[in-house]
Amino acid sequence: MVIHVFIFFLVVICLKRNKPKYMQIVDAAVIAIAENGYHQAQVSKIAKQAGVADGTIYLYFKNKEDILISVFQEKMGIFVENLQAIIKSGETASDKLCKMIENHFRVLSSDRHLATVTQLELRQSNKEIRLKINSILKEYLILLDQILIEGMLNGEFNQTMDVRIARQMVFGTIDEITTTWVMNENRYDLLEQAPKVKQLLLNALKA
Amino acid sequence: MVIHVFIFFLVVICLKRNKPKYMQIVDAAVIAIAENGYHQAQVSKIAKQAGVADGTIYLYFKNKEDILISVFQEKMGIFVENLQAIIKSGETASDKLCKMIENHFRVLSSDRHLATVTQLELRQSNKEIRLKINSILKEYLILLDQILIEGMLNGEFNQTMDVRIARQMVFGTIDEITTTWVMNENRYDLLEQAPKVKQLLLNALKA
Amino acid sequence: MVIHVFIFFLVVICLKRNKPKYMQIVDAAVIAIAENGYHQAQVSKIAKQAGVADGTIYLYFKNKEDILISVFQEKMGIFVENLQAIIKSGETASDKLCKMIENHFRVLSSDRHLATVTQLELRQSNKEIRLKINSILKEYLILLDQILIEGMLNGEFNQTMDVRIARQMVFGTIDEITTTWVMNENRYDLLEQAPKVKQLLLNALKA
Amino acid sequence: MVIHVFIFFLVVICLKRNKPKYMQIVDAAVIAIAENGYHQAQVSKIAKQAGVADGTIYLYFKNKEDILISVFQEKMGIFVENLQAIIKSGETASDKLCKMIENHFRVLSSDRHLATVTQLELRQSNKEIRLKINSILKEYLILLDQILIEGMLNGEFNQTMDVRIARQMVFGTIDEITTTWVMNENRYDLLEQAPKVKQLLLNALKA
DNA sequence: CATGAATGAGGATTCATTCAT
DNA sequence: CATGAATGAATCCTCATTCAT
Repeated sequence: MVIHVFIFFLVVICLKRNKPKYMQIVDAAVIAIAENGYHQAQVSKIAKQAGVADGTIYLYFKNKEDILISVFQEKMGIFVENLQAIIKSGETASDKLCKMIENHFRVLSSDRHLATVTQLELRQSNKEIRLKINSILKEYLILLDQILIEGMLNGEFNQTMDVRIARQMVFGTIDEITTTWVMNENRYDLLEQAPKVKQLLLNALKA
Repeated sequence: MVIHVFIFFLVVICLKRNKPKYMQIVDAAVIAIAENGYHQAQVSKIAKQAGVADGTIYLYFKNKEDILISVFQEKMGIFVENLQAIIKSGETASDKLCKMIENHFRVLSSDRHLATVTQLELRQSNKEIRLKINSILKEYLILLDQILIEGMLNGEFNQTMDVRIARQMVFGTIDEITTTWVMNENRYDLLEQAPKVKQLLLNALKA
Repeated sequence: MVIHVFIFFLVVICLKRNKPKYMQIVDAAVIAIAENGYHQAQVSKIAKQAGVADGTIYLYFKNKEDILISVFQEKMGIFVENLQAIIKSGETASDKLCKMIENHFRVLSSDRHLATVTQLELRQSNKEIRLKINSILKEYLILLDQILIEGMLNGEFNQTMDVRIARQMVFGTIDEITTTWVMNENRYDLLEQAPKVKQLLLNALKA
Repeated sequence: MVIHVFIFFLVVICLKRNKPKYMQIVDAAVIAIAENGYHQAQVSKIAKQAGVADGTIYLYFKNKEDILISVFQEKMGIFVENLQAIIKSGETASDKLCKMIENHFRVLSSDRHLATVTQLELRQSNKEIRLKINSILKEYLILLDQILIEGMLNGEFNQTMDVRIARQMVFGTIDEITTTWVMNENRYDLLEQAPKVKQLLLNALKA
């Protein structure tokens, strides 16, 4: 049953992604939100940015909320896919964690619009949307848990630590650093922070 | 000159705090926002909760935005004052950090309305308000920096670490843990998490 | 250049006039203001009178002020167009002046709503709107000046008189008579006053 | 009966005028309205300008409308008293008319605040107030009628003219010239316009 | 007489969504 | 599929007036 629902969603997303206007609108939303701010990114602005009529939006999305969730879903996919590749690459848990941090910083460094949207603008959405965003984020956090557990099992990380707390520390740290960087309007290089972050976090986790 | 300005502000805040209706409205705002959500906490709801007329709000606050900033300012004051007392108490930097974490968790544990407002609702405000909130938060972060620097100077903490990154790790971790706790609707005890958090963070920072 | 700007405005106005809802709302505004008074003619009342939704108003007008200015602009156009036809009709300046007075009284006599709005209600608007209204009125006053100057040049009118003062006398007289008529709730026939007014004014101006 | 009512009002006004705060508030209202505009001259601003508390206003005036009407009443008194003196001075009707025009221009020239208030700001009041103002103005217009009738009876003025129309011409002309002068921010001397105005109006009226 | 803190009614405007074409 | 004109609900703030002191 659960599997059927999962496959159903996969099919839905694939169908959507194949329709050119779907991604066109998602990308337009990222730009419109980044340039105008969350509350000033009206549906009409997103439509204009996407080069379609206002009404067309509603052929691809249930409502405005659905656009925002789709933005997060589609863009989060990049993180998750990269992270899955990292996990499969068969190195140590420490290496995987380091690569994850680098990946996180690299993806957001390379797309300032996306960074502004995920770190600042999308957080202005109401509680309901944020709960849905969090459930999308969960996929990413589960992969992070896998790395942590792997490290604990093979003795790289402290075997007595609480995985949930550790995960919240790693994600909270990465997120806070990224948000501060966006708020400071990218005045310094985010990727250069990675070594210092790795050192601190590995220190915290190490056996 | 700087001192005069400082005293001026102290006087302003004291004058405000002494007017009973000022704090009455601030407290009502916390409850109204926590119960209705940021965007559904209309001025009239706050007024009704405070037991005053709508117009009375505007005798004490410039506009709705000013209420929100005052909420953060007044409530953040509790954290800052506690933290200042902790710093003066003359223990080790590690102890101070531990007490800071406990204080943070304790204050938010004891006022679930406040926790909901600071962790979820107030973040929905627009960029302008968030910038003002951040400048209030800075006071708190400066005190955290003091603890970290003290620990580095007396050899408790790693003397080669980047203070800004370390501060972002500590605050990001505490904030993420608190936010998750609020999102999970306080289903577990936040204060019980403190020992595990301390251990991880001290591990990360230690010399 | 000037001509291009002029044509541009003509095109803008023609485009507007051709949209049926534009004039529908302008006409509704005249009725709503005449019946409810300036300050009681809420946008929602104008919309209801026009048979459109409140929001529709804002597809055709920038704001409420813009409705009021457009009312004056569109209705003043009738005076100006008639007056231009009168001037072209090639009679003596005295005749033209007489016809202008008749035209002024006739137009306002035939539309009591409009008379109330221009003579009483629109004057309650703030200084900013009144300045814009005055600049629209200027067009009318320039045509009046043309008549006066023509009469002075061809010896019909006193060649030593001050044109500005003469124009203010003519317009002030017409305006005062019309306003008094409106304030007396049209209890007598405005057009019947024309011969007496002509006689007095021509007497004042004659060589 | 009518006389009793009249005496009653005289007594009321005399009582009021003797109370120092009454005129203090009236004068403050003129300044507050001239400096802030009609709609921005809140009761609290008038009170502050008069150096009294908001509530004190209501010990001397029924409501805000009453202040405005009193302003007009008290200030109009200057015109009427001057005009009564002119009429008694026993010269020809033409002379009286000339002196009236000069008086009108002189009083408003010498008090720019008052000129702004009577010519621009007070006209923004609602229809109801304007009707009351007009009934106060009537006293002034009756005196003007007396001059015109005197001139018609003694052969100075055209004996076939309509007194009401003639009065509206004289007042409309004076009023329009004064209003234009105020709108042009007193950039020229109002009193210098008097000779040209007299000439035109006497020409219009002459037998 | 005088004060001034408190009251609370009232309205322009925005923008997500629909539906006839 | 695509359009875009039309909809209408929903809210912050001002300010004349009151009344307890």
